[in-house]
Amino acid sequence: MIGLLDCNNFYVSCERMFNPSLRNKPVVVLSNNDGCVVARSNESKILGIPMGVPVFKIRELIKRYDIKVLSSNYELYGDMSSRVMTLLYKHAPAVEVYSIDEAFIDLSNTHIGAYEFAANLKKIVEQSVGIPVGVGVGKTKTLAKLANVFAKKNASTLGVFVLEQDLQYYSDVFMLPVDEIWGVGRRSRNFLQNNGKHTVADYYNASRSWIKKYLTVAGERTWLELHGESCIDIDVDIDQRKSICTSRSFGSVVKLKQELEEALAYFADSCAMKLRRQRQLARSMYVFIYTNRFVQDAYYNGGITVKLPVATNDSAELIKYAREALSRTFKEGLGYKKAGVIVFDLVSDAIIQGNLFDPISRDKQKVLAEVVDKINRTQGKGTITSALQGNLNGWKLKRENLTPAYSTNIHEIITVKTN
DNA sequence: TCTGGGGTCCTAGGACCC
DNA sequence: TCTGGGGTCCTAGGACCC
Repeated sequence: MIGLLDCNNFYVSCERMFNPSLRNKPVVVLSNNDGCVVARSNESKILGIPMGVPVFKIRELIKRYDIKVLSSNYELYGDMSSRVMTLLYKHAPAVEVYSIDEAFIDLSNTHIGAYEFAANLKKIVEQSVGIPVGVGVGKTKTLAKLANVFAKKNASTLGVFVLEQDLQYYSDVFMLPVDEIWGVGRRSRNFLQNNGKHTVADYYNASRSWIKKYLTVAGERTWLELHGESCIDIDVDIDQRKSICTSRSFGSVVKLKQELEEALAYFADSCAMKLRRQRQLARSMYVFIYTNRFVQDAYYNGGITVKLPVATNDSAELIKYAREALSRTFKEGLGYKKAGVIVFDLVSDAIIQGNLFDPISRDKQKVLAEVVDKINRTQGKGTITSALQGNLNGWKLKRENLTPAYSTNIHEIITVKTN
């Protein structure tokens, strides 16, 4: 059996831990630049606020119901996440961290029953970290996800639900909307609904060949998983990413090439640091700059792929290639709204495939990077950066309602007043 | 006026090979 | 004028996930 544990309304729950006045009130957390709603408390969900809605579209609701609006505080959420995951690693046999707020757990080697194990895990996390969680269990990942959805929607489950038998024996789960199935997104949902298939039961009861014909192999895998045949393995080795991306939308439009250069230097440096942390090297890089995609007629989306002559995770080197790529894709006179750097074709840093004409002293480069990383780790992020990153003022993020880094910065630790 | 960021996997089509 | 069959590899773009 496989379990899926996820944190309820994760970002909101993190904020509530350190600010109890947010409890029992409608709360939303916004994306970078305070753009869209990315997390909602149950009270906000009941008010009908959809996931992902731009905040300017719900100004009225916010005012009318006094909804608390917060900027996202990834330092806090990241720390809370690692506390939850650390507990899972300690108490569960095999864990795949699937996202910041959820993890799959392999329950095949536990000596107690699946329900008991799941309920116990939930209790441990809630008592030790304080974030409310739910657990779904099934024979496959897709069934575990579905069990989790059901647990969340039905208070009588108390947040834990196990799909022990074949799916068809659970009439309530069978009646869930088809897009609650993991892997059925907007497009598949529309297609299925247009063909009269609205529920989990309809997907389950469709023929395998029909699903494969119209929803291809991915849809077929989902079908098999719903029927209890596992097709998607637990992957405990998530540190081996296949690509790394750093990108941002800009708080305001950027026109100057130099400002883009500074931003891209920051993104490239950030990718390099992430690579070093994972002990990987990149062999390719993609640099992109976009104008505002909501302005349909003049939308420019420029991107350049660069093959790196030698696999690297060096900041200066990646910055250099990012600048060169920018020169090739930059168009004068446009207002840019977003840019980013993606590194891919990643390999372990244990082996470097050398290049006969490589002019760089890789050993010295590595020592320098280690020192810089150490200083930034101990003295704070951004203590040492490349001068090419400039002062980072032109494209700064908008974060007007940011809460403190309660749990990771000693200067922002919570204060308690007593009388 | 204001619209996130970071991932994975699959497919179609083109270039190229024999 | 007529113009095969089978394969690999790469890339761009789409769908999906949280």
